Amino acid sequence: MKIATYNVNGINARLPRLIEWLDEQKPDVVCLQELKGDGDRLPIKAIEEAGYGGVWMGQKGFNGVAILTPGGDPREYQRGLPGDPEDVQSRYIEAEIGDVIVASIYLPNGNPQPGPKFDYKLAWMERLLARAEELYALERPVILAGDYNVIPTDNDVHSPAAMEDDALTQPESRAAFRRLGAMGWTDALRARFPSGKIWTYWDYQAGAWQRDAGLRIDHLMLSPVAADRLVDAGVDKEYRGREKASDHTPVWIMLAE
DNA sequence: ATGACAGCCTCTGGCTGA
Repeated sequence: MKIATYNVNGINARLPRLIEWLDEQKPDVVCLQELKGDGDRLPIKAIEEAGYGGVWMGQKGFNGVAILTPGGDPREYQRGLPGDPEDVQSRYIEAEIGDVIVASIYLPNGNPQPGPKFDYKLAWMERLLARAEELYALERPVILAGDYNVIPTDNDVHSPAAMEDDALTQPESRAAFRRLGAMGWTDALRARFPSGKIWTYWDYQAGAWQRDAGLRIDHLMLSPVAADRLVDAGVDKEYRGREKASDHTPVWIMLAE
């Protein structure tokens, strides 16, 4: 079972690239982030024609997450991140696919820091940790996949100095992310590649892709039962170099059936 | 110190992103 996460940075702008990737890689579960659209603006029909369908939580202009499967049979398990009824941003959805629970996460960026956006990020991470506790307690295969907007360590960024003041590297952001690990969640890409430099994002600006100046911010966190089934993980890096690419690449895991 | 890219709405500039 191949489960992937892909921040598309605008699903309409990315539609040819997304459908091409679905055709070529044939993932069994796809977590999407940054749809940047809602309602009639979501290309649900085009995705169905490509053989996929699922659960959607869009938002006009920004944010937006979805979980897709071939045949479109995921069951919505949770819509929105619990813990703050005032939060109207579309950043979190869960679905059940067979015995597996998958979450598609678009964690707030938090820049500039300090400031209200950074406060929102940290509060959102507390809510995510609370939800992760609940899911962990189920003792089921659970995958928390998405754009975490956290660079876990200095080994996950091309230039730590360049990102020193960024919300993605702040000690508070990293500490909250580490608490997932302390709880017992496995960072799948790091489990597969314990020490290498692996990027999942390259800025559009300043020739970041050409210089291979990237970040690792898209993560798949596995519950213990899911981690037991992990057989491989990787980054579909080549898609970053194609025409009209997202600034993120797809990241995937392979689980034993 | 600033802007660089890119996508989207308010739409030919402003906002957000990371």
